Amino acid sequence: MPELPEVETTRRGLAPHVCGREITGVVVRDGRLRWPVPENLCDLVEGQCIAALERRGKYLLMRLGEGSLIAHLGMSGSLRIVDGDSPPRKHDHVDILLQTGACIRFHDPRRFGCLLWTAEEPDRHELLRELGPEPLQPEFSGAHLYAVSRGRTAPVKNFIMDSRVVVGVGNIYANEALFRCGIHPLRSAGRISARRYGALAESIRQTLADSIAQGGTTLRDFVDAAGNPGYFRQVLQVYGRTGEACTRCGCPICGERVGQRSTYYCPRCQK
DNA sequence: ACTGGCTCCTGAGGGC
DNA sequence: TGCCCTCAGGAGCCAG
Repeated sequence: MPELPEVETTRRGLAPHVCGREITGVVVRDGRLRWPVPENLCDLVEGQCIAALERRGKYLLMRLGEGSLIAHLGMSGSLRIVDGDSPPRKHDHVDILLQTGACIRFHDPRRFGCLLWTAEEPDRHELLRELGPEPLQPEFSGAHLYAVSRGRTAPVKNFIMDSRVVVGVGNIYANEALFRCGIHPLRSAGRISARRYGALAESIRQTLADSIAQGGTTLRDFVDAAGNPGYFRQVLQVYGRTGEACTRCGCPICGERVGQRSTYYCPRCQK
């Protein structure tokens, strides 16, 4: 699933192939993504140079001479660098052709992703405007989590998956980060101490950083810019491990649904 | 201001 | 072998 580490892995893989290159064309085979790919996308970006490839939360931002492309991988999307002549496979919805002969290929079986263009500063775009801090930047801290959680009754797991609280924490990493710091996923967000939020912030940071170092988590679909899977799956401690022994205490891992999401935790280690 | 539920989509996997 | 059902999930949207 593309969460922050997968998007960052993609960004790092793409950057050396795309930065400073000119876009020579766009091929839209199927523009029916979460929001339709703009009809005139080719006109908007053709001939422009890619100045930088950035990430904000789970959004990839491709800054052009004029305007920016905003991409989201949804839950099954990937962006790969392939030869511009290579034949498209099923669900290869969009190609962005580069002057080098390579192309950036957007593949997304479930079509929950998007590919948009904006003339304005991307941070002011309506999809990005309300986003919370980046978990790997210094402005994200336990103090921030503590401050914005006061009075909130929702489970802490839902709370940290809210992109207005902190960006990039999806279901897999929410489960893993809570296990790592020993907080029960169902505990009310407003009833956790400042001290424990300090541990949670550090836990989120570590979990995401570790996953980036492993190239992200591949459950089914995710591949990086070169088409390789990520290896963080092999070190998941609770996600998908219902009934298996906790790596810390040996107690069987619990799995249940919380707010439409599969939730995993150790009933002994997490309080 | 929050919270929970619904929704989009496709492919995998299980049961029979 | 094949069909049908359920599930997975990011995040916008809406109603309460």
